[in-house]
Amino acid sequence: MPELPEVETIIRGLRRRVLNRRIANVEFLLPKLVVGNVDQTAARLRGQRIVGIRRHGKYIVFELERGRKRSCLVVHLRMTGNFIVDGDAGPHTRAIVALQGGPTLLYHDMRKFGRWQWSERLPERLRELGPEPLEITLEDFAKRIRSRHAMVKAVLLDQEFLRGLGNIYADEALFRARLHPKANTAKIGAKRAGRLHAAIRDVLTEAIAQGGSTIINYVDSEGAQGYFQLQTYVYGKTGEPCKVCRGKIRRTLVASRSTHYCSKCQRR
DNA sequence: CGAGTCCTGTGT
DNA sequence: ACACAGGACTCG
Repeated sequence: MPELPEVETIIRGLRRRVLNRRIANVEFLLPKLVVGNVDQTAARLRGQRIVGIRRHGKYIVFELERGRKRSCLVVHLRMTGNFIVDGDAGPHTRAIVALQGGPTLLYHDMRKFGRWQWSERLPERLRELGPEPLEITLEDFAKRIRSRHAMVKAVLLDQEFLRGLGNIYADEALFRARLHPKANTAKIGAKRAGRLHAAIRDVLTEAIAQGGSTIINYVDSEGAQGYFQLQTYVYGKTGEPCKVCRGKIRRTLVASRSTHYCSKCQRR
């Protein structure tokens, strides 16, 4: 269930372990993992050197090179995807990547929602996504948010608005900004936009820092245990007292996603 | 917009 | 038995 900070932590681990390695062989244990033809994808990947590993929102982009030819492998972990270096294959192992002279990279995915796509250039779908939440300027953010007419929580989850925010960090950012999740984005002025922009940056930065310092290393065998999670103020705290005002944390639905907020701190 | 879909596991 | 899960796509 990785969002931006978890994916960032994963790619940093992958860089340490598999960057500059050559793919000796790829075995797909779940054909539907692959977008497009499985055998062709496996053939395309064979012999590629991994020359870069980047994050694009919640997507992992492996930059590949074989001879002069560049291409990429785009992986989305969705809910339960995970990489494990030198771990043991199990019932949830969906792909096995053998690296020349290096470790074996396993891909686990209990719910089978993850997707792998090989292509020569960055897929169109990825280029349609919004800016990185940690790169967007306040000015641009304020302008973009006011151009939308929807509940702010729904907008934060929209990857074409910003790429990488998910349900947890959207809720946590709104809490920190003291914005009600159902507030209308069209009515968000400079002051509230400033608070939200800062809150998003802060919560993601803290989570990435925590991911980097956490004992769990996703990319090693213990990674299968699960993802780290930043200490939350509202997410999953339904019925508990708010840590700031002691008010009750409520749960509601926005865009058919479970949404948590403090009714006292977060005014409409 | 919302609802349904893809999947399996966990918690009540 | 049933609701719910941190994601995203498709359809009406």
